[in-house]
Amino acid sequence: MVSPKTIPQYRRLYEVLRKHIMDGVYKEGDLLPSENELCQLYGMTRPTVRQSLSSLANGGYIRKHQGKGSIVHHLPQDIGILSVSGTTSAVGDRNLKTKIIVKPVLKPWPNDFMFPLSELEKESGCIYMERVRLLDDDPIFYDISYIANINLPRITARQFENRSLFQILRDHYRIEIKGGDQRIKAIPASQKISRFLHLKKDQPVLHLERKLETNNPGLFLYSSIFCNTEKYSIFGRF
Amino acid sequence: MVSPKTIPQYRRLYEVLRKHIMDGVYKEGDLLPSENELCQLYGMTRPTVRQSLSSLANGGYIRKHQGKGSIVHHLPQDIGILSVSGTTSAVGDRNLKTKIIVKPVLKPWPNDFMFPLSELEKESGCIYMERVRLLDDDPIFYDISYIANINLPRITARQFENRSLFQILRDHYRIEIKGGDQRIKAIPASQKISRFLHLKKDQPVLHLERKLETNNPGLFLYSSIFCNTEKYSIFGRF
DNA sequence: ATTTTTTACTTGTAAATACAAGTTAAATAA
DNA sequence: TTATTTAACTTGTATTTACAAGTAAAAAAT
Repeated sequence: MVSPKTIPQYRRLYEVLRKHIMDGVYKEGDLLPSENELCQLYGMTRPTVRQSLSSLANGGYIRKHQGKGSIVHHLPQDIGILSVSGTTSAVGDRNLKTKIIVKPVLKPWPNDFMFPLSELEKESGCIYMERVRLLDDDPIFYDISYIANINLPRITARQFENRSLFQILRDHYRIEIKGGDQRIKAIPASQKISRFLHLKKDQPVLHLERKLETNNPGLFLYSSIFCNTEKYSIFGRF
Repeated sequence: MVSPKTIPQYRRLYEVLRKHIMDGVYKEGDLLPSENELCQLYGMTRPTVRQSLSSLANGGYIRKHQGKGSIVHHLPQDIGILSVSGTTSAVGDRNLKTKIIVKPVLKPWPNDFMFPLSELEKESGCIYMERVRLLDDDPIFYDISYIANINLPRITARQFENRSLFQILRDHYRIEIKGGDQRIKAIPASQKISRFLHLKKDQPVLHLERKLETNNPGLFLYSSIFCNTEKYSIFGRF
């Protein structure tokens, strides 16, 4: 395991406030403490506090209004980095389950992979897995993940049921997701996908192809996600 | 027209660099001038320069690497519809044409509108229009726009062909898009949509419901966009 | 020649300070 | 009472300074 890096102050405050928002300490529409108050409360200077608030605003947790303050915005329900919002009911973590369809296995990369790969990635082979994610026991996502087998000892032996892949990478390998790109399409459901997502064949599904960056340069996480959007929508901010 | 507001320095540099990247002055993989060099070139201090670069990184134009520099990233060439960050849209305007299907008209809001509306919005009625947007002469988007009729004199009389609605709002009313929320679904094409997008009925289309915020608090722009993703993907960053 | 160390870059984090500009409510004047 | 002005907040922009940490290439040692 890797040596623990010191976490920057602005990151710490970001995590604290984010958790408070997610836990309902600050509710939607609430005014966050002013920047100066946060400075006092957490013993930082305004630029540092502002960096935290910028990140929060960027992630859609708050809105900033000059002269007014920072207002808590709707709560994006995270599924990894993907956000989902139901039409009416708010979704909690407890309703989200993960079922493994293909256990993590080491194999060569597919030909014509959806993203270009580096030489190192190609040589290393990829760890492959397929999962279904259920929301309130409805299968919503079919998730095919690929990650280069670089410095990930024993990963295929780990327990993935009901745990986020992100969480495992973070806890055991200190790998954090920093951001990524995605392509989005609407496609007809294949036989396989329709079966797993309880849809009729050729019914529209959302298809996301994503390349996620990690704090380990050169190490990316790829996924191809099929999404049943009949009851839920994918939610985004920009 | 409204008095010209002074544009912040960091915004100016952001626009300059963004334009250079889009115009190919800096190509994919190129290293941008270092922060200190940019300070000298544009006569600003490093925090100001860093604010510009943060915005660029956030919009997916560059990647920053500690110790190395800022590297120009893959251009969100496809359709910058998910990354409206910045004052202008991220699409190369040359290939993008707009055809009006329903000219801007003032009418009451639909019942069961896709987003909740404020009282002021409801009273004001909405300006409604339908447009098809073509990329290389292929119809890709069917765009239904709604905007509350608040302080927008003569807007229904304006020329919308081949001009962005954003551009008109910006030039004539000094309204800028600051960000927004969206919901994404995959749905079967209706008769109407399939006709306009040259698709068969019930073929999958991407459906985006968006609420865009402006610099005028209380004024939002809503749109319902149907998107043919057979040839093009929607591209996004997070 | 090869490896190691140093050096000179790069971006990242953080403080202290100042003023501009938007918002709100209290104080004041009509 | 009502309207206006003022004052006290809020966030936005910008400068200056300092050091930490990552990268890459030159310099030195083997």
